[in-house]
Amino acid sequence: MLQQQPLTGNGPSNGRGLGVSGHPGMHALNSVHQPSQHRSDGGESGLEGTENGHETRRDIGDILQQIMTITDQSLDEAQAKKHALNCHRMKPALFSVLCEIKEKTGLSMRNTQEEEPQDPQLVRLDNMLLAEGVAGPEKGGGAAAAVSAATSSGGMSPDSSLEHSDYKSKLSQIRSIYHTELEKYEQACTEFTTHVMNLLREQSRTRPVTPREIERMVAIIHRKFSSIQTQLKQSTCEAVMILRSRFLDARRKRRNFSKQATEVLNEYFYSHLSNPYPSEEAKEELAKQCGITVSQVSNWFGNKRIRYKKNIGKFQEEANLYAMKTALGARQGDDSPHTPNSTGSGSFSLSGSADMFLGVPSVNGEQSAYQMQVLQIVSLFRDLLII
DNA sequence: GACAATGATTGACT
DNA sequence: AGTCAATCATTGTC
Repeated sequence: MLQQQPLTGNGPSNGRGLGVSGHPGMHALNSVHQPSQHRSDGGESGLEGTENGHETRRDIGDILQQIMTITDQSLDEAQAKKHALNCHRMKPALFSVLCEIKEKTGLSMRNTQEEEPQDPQLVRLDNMLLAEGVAGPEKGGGAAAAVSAATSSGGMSPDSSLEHSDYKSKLSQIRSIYHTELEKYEQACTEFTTHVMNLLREQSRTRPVTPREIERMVAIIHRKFSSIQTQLKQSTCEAVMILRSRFLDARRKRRNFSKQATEVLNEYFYSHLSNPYPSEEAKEELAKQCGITVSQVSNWFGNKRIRYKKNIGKFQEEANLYAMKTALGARQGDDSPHTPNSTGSGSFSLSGSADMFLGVPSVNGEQSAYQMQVLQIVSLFRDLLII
């Protein structure tokens, strides 16, 4: 990509032409001084030689002065001066010397050029963007992962697909913005690099610019743009995280169970009123029937037990309804409301936790206590019939 | 908006 | 680990 010599234009090659071999700059400098030495040895004129030497130094001083002041001048003046300097007879020699000095100082810089290890933070950001489906091929793997993570903890609500599409569309927006910006940055980086390289090529005609220096400059530019890209990646990651947390929060919101699900749970509860503690298997079956998770079933039974116990009177009507329903269903050979907890129902006892329910003081007086007893008997009958 | 209903969470207990 | 009890936060109804 970067060529070794042509970048310096006619400088070093011409300079080398003045010397003998090897170190172009020093030989060029020697060649500048040589005439005075040779001539003082009894050439055409010793005085003339000395004058030549002085004249040469004046030339160099003049050139250096012009270079030093070139930035203070207007663009047109500088352009004209640049041209004049390029054509100056001493230019190749001076150019070579500067090249050599630069080469020497460049050695120390070369050593300081470290091999940049890949930034671990950048790696993390890249990995995350890839996992979230923002970077890499468009497939929405991350979205699917987020969706599955969310649904595994909550249970699928009827409008979950709606939220999925909402999440996906938001993620796709982020993805689109990310790629647009990334492309913009890359384009800007390329343009800026080209611009700087052209500038350096141009400058290399009047000052020594080594290919290595250009390489370094390009590397610096790339580093700068890379840090901008890192910022972009960081912002994108933050946006994804916010979106994701919002999505998860939204799913964590309480949703009332469907009427059908509540019906199934209530049927189990009132038909097992003597021992409303479904086994793990029963919970799983109920969860399956209701389209909720096992922990949601546990929550529901926990709440139901406590609320029922707290206010039996309030639940009386409901209890009667379900007791009648299940009893009727069992008599007709209808097995719809029963769950596979036959082991539990078969061994119901009136002691232990069940006593808690039977022994609860009635808020509605004796009538409620009597009804409770009836319900218990109905429930037991129902279970026996099912078995 | 007030209120009841209800699903979820939390800490203590067994 | 499962349950109870209190509580929170949201939803549904009026």
